[in-house]
Amino acid sequence: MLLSIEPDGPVPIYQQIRDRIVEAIARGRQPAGSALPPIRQLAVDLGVNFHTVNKGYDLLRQEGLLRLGRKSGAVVRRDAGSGPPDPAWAQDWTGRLRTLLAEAAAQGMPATGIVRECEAALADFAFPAAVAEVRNRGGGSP
Amino acid sequence: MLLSIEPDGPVPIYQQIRDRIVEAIARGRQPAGSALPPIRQLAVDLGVNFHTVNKGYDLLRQEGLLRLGRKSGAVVRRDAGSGPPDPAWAQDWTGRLRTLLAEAAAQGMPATGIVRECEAALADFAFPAAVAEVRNRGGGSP
DNA sequence: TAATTTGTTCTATAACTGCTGTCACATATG
DNA sequence: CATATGTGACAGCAGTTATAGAACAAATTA
Repeated sequence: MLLSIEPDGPVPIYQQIRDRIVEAIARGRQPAGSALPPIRQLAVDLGVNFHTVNKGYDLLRQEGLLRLGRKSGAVVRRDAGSGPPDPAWAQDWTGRLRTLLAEAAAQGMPATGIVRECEAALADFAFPAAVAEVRNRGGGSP
Repeated sequence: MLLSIEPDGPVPIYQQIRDRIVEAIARGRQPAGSALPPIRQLAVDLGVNFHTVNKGYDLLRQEGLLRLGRKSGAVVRRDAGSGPPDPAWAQDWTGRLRTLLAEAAAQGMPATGIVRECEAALADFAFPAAVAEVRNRGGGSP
């Protein structure tokens, strides 16, 4: 199964679809150029209306992560190796990050624990620098 | 002014109130035991209905960050020095953190940039370890 | 005790969101 | 042409957001 969602959770289904795909892209399981299931098919797999899937895909298209075509379906447009993000987006993201980290600090999580969680999350992602590092270990060109 | 909000933004007003207070707690500007403005007064200051403020306060109460009393008003219940967070809460928070970091990775932000943003945010918070470090520099008892 | 302040609860309304459903249309592929 | 796919319009139903008014409960203070 490509995607699993919680239909009765507090977070909207289309948002869950969007989040799971974002995570798949970050982890390298859906690199730029790879195809996603068609809207109607994914809707059947998840047991939801195809408009709900369409809304999640459309979100990703607005964020520049997906390219949607009539017959070509949904294709990943960007990933960790596609250049720096948009400055306006980065500013918005920083604000959300600060709120999230503030929540952890206010709840008593120590700074070391917060940093540890961040590094644990980053370890699951496929950054081009990490790929290059692996190449350097194996090949050995400066 | 204690709080500033964006009435016409995409994020609900009660959520903004909750977020700003969480950040104030994390930064040490509202330590445990400090009082927040009464619901009605803050509502007048912000130009919103007092039910909206009440909803934001109630959210914080459910999260264990606020204690609400009849005449005592709203008092901060926890801060960065009030012990470790609830395990169930920590698990939920980790999930949200991973989604947020995945978004940055998928948008092309390098791992170094993500770590830098995290550390910049943490630098604004008042962790008890940082306070202890300052005490050690000045006092010097082991 | 009496008055005041403050949070709490109830009802109600209008606008918007989330999700579903149906139908039709547009376009790229074979 | 036939098919698969994304796009759009419209409707309906449930829930959320925000406003508003009224009353109640408890803790402090005069």
